[in-house]
Amino acid sequence: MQSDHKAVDMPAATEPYLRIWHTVKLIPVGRVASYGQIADLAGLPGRARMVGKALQAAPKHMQLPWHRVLRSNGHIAFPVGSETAEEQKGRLQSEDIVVLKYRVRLVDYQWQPDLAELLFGLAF
DNA sequence: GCCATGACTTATT
DNA sequence: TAATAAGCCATGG
Repeated sequence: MQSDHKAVDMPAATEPYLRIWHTVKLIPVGRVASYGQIADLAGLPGRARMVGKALQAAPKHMQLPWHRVLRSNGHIAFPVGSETAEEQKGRLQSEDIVVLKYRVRLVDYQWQPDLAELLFGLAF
C-alpha cells in the first residue's frame, strides 16, 4: 500500500506541468508565444526548458496548441525539415500566421495577454 | 547519486 | 550577425 495520495508513476514535476499546459491553452488562435514567455506566465521564470519538457510530456488527448509556442527569436524549435517542424509550420499557416523559413515575425504575431485575459484563465 | 541531454534564454564578446 | 558561456532543471541511463 502506498503511504501517500500521489499516483505511483506520476512525474515529480506534475504541478508545474499542469500550470504550463494550462497557460499554453490560453494562447489565442493566430497568435504565438515563446517558451520563456509561457514559463513566465505560468509562474516559472527562467524555466523555458521546462516548458519544452512539459509539452513533450503532454498527453495527446489534451489537444494543446503546442504549435503556437516558438523560440524567443520566433524560430520553430524543431530541426528544419523534420516531420514535426513541417507539421508545426502547417498548423501555424492554417491560422493565417506567416511563416518564412520556419520563422515567425514575433513583432507581428506574439501574444500579449492583458490582465483580464489572464484572470479569466485562472477561472479554469 | 553522478552525468549527459534537451521542444530554451539571456548576456557577453 | 554569429559564436560562447552560463543559468535553468526534469528525465533517463
